[in-house]
Amino acid sequence: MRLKIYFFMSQRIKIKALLESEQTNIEVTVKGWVRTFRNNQFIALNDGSTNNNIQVVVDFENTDPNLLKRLTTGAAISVVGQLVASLGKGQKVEVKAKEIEILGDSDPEKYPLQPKKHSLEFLREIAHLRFRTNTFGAIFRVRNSLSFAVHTFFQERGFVYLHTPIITASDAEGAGETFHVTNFDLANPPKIENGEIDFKQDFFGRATNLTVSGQLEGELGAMALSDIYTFGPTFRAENSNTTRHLAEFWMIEPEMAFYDLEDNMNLAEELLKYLIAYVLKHNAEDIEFLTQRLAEEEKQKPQQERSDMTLLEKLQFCLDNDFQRLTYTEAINILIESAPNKKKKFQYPVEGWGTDLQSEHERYLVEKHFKKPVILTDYPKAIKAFYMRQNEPDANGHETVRAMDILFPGIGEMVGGSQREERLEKLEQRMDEMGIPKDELWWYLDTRRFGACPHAGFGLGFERMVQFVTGMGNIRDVIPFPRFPKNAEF
RNA sequence: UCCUGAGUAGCUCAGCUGGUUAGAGCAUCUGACUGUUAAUCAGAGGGUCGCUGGUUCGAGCCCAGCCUCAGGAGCCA
Repeated sequence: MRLKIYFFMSQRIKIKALLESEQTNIEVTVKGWVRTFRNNQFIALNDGSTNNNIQVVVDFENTDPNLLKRLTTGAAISVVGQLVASLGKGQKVEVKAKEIEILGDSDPEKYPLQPKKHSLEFLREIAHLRFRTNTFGAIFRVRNSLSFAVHTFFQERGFVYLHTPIITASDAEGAGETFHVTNFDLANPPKIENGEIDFKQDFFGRATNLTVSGQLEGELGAMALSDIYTFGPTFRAENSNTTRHLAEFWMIEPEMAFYDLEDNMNLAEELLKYLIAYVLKHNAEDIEFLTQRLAEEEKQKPQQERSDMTLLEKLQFCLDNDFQRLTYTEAINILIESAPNKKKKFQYPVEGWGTDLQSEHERYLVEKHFKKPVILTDYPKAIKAFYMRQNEPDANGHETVRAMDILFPGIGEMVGGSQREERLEKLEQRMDEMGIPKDELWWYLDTRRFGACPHAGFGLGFERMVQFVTGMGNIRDVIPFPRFPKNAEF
């Protein structure tokens, strides 16, 4: 049996497995990167399999001094030694080194990561190396778990993972500025007589761009496969400089035939809770570490700004409580009557029905009034996208659509979705009103011509979910190589 | 894009009202010590003060423009 393991797997044992080992006094091979080398004797070795290091004990009196000198922070090494119960207090087991091989040196004068605390801003500048820190190791293991959990959630429910295109020709959705995709020599693109660029000569024979959403194509899939989801990168060329926006981000967009808004909300809430529960179960150590990290960070803040729950408590709270559901109209009434509005504390006073909610209003509802995730529904028609299903006007003549936004504390809009307008006439009328070119979206309208049915879907910003679960304040720290204005390094 | 703040050693920062040779902690290096947990002790090296221009006898400090970063806003996921 041991032989089999020897042949089929690398002889090397991951540190996570080593630390969980019940056995001691066995010979093991560990490989990893040196975090610190203390007292000429103790190597803290990490291989990314866990946040915890294995301590390798070096018999420095019988080891080549030239080798000892090369045991520097960041060096890759291979160690063969005995796994033994630790003599020291900080750890249960440790490896008494018999052989140490330097696989890759790391010049300590030049290696940017030092055995000390670094600011997140600095680590962002060395994103190629920040995986080697405890914080980013934890973040990206959690991110990995979350993305796996997205698939298990939908697969368990019979959804079909649909790959919608990255390059699209439709700029019709109005989800934001797009990045152009072209093969032209930018210094000298072919032009037509009036001086405009002649995209007929471009690679696709028309103007194209990177997708801002897979929703419209997703709807096409749902109109045959019933339940589909997309999970891929999306691109927005907005000049957004915030802690919640990226130019390249990952979005999860399920689309379900025969779902109404209620079903849609139920699915979204179930998904968010599933993801949180999955990570609490599978990444307990990383969440524990990130909880402590956030607590340390909050100590730097004035008392007033500190949250009354730890990260772990916040996640558990989300699991234990139903999200608060209310309509836009109900929310406006709460805001009009709210203390900050009456005391004129809002930068944008809430005066009446019809205007979009500012983030200070959303924050008030989520963080002060309800103190839990909130699902807002039935927004004014005028401020929402053309494809959302129109409600009958209410007693006051207010026109709304079957939209829903899920708002999370500290994050804002986590999910945006709606029941879609399946009635061709209503849809076309709305497109005309909003100046959406119907001819370009002929294929989308076809689904309303042939076997249209009620359906719904939503978009979940994956990085915002990772932000919430890891407690990280800046979205640029939860994606390996963030893309944002003035930055495309790595 | 707008508002506010910041940019000084590898990192985190101090630097007064403009004035001689720009400082500290950590990191690094050298030595001592050797069961340490951000080891400890002693010493050493390390600077285009974001860039460009201006004011001044003299600028890290004042002025202008630009660049970058952070926080907030807008756009949104």
